[in-house]
Amino acid sequence: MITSLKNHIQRFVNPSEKEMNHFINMVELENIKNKQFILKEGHYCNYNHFIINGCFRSFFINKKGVEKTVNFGIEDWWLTDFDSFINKTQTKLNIQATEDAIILKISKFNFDTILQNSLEINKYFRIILERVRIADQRRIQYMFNLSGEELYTTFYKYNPEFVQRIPQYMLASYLGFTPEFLSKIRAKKHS
Amino acid sequence: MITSLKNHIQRFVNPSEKEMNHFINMVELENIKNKQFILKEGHYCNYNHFIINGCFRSFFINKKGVEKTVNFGIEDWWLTDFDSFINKTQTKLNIQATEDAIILKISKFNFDTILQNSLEINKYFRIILERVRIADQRRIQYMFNLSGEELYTTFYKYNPEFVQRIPQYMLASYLGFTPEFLSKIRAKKHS
DNA sequence: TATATTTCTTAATCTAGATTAAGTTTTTCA
DNA sequence: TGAAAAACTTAATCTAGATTAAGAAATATA
Repeated sequence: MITSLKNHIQRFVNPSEKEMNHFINMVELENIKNKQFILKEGHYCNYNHFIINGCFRSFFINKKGVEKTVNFGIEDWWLTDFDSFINKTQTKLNIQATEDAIILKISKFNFDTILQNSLEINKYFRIILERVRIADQRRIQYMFNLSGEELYTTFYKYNPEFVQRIPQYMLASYLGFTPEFLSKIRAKKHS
Repeated sequence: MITSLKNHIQRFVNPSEKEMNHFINMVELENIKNKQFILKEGHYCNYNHFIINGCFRSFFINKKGVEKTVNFGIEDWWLTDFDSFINKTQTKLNIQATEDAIILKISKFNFDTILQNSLEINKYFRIILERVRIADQRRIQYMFNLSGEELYTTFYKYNPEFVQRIPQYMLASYLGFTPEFLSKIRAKKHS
């Protein structure tokens, strides 16, 4: 269970056994049911979550009352609302399982504690954040540059298995358009 | 000159004098003229740049040949193309000064070297990346949720002085619409 | 200080994608 | 296993913002 986190860490950095165990002892295992929330709008995000198994989406509700999917998270991803987690502000986001899931979570207190002194764990999170930055920048560039249809086909090309894993309306929301428009795109493709 | 970087570091972390000097000795000062490029499409991004003074924009050229502004950077910001810098790939971005500027730059080699062993510098970049992540997420949420007019008024509200500092067409591009449309918004406001 | 270049504006026309609404298919779970 | 809920489709109409084009202001530079 915990080995999937250990493996993930060792893919990027080389902590001593002591450092690794120190970190590992700080995380809590949790089983999450499909549709269960691990963060709700208005609350404080006190945890960073590592997904061992399953899938989550984070979304907010816009002025018109429509759910907007901001991110997905699957196996081997860290998921939190950094704005709330770091700045201790009320979150505007909801994070909800889209499948039964198993996660490890670390509290803000433990997160701060380990990062106070551990070189390798600092490296680990820095490296992850560099990769997240690359992904965010790429996404912003796609959003600017591609039509709805191109966004869908590009996403499909790079994540074919994932498209099967979530309802279409969530994907539409993530890509920034309506489910009706996604239907239209797909109808065009298959004809 | 270099003290603005020292101050920035000390705002977030507390390196020993030795650690600080080690890092400081790795950066190079450079004067940049308005419109000068510090990164050009097709090249490898070998540096991370800290802006002491001045303003930069990063942009790419889309399929239609239109410049799309991805980011701005001003005083006390680190600016690079992480995708190219980390993964050693050819960049698709251009980074260009929009004013005469003074920067400090650190090579990928030196960046890797200092981060190999320095706890505090790892913390520093991790913390910066957490903040960048927060900004990126906020931007993505704005792009999803706000109309063109709202994007402009929101940007103006939080960055009134900055709006004066750059040509309107760059801001329009950054916000994801055409300069003509920005003109229209402004005409509406002032009437 | 005149001319070239860059930036900004206005207005007419066009289009990708939203909205609305109704029906269909699939999944869930009692 | 059958009813209710969730997810998806289709089609008509509408709109925010793009495109095109031309002129006006502002800024840079010789």
